[in-house]
Amino acid sequence: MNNCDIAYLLGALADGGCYCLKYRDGRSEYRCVWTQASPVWLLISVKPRLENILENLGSNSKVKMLKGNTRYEIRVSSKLVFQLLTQSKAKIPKLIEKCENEILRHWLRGLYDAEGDKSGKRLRLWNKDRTILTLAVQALKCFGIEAYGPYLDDKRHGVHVIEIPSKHRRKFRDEIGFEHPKLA
DNA sequence: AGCTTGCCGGGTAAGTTCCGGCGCT
DNA sequence: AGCGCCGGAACTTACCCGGCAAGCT
Ligand SMILES: [Mn+2]
Repeated sequence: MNNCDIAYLLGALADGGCYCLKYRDGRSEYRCVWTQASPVWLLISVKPRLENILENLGSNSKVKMLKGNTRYEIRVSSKLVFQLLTQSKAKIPKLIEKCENEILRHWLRGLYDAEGDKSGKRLRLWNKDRTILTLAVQALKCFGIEAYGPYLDDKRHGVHVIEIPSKHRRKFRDEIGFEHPKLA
């Protein structure tokens, strides 16, 4: 099983989510979604990894690319994938605690590709969920990469941010790297 | 005087959950 | 009757973007 692909998809899932949907007559759906304004990143970084995981699971579920009103969406409907991703996500704090860097670098890259500053000038990472940012800071520390925060950046919506100081940008690029077309 | 980084407003690129369908047991 | 894949899309806001200026060297 390709843990690196799972780790990247979990990080990238910050731009989407896994949903256990309940419908009428007891019907249900286990849907995992990644979204992006440009389809390129979804096709290059998300789709192949997702297909790889489906193959490993022996699943016949379809990977669907959908053009929405405000963004593209790549989607899979599979209880197996849903369970794999949600269970794997729960294990991330343990991986950080043990500094499993070969896996963590993929999680961090996926996370940054999703939620990171892509101006090329600064390295920042936003999220409402302070705990995920705290985890990111801890994970970065495993690589010797310093990060400021998290602190409250958008007081209107309660969005927090961390920032990798300029002295550590090079190290982030070398150790973690980028796949998003705006940065890669 | 150039670089760094906390702060903050703009608005769109995200996220989330509906709908109707079909298929399997 | 009860559940799980499929295709679509409406709906709200959480991100990203980017400028400003105080602080440092
Ligand atoms: Mn994003």
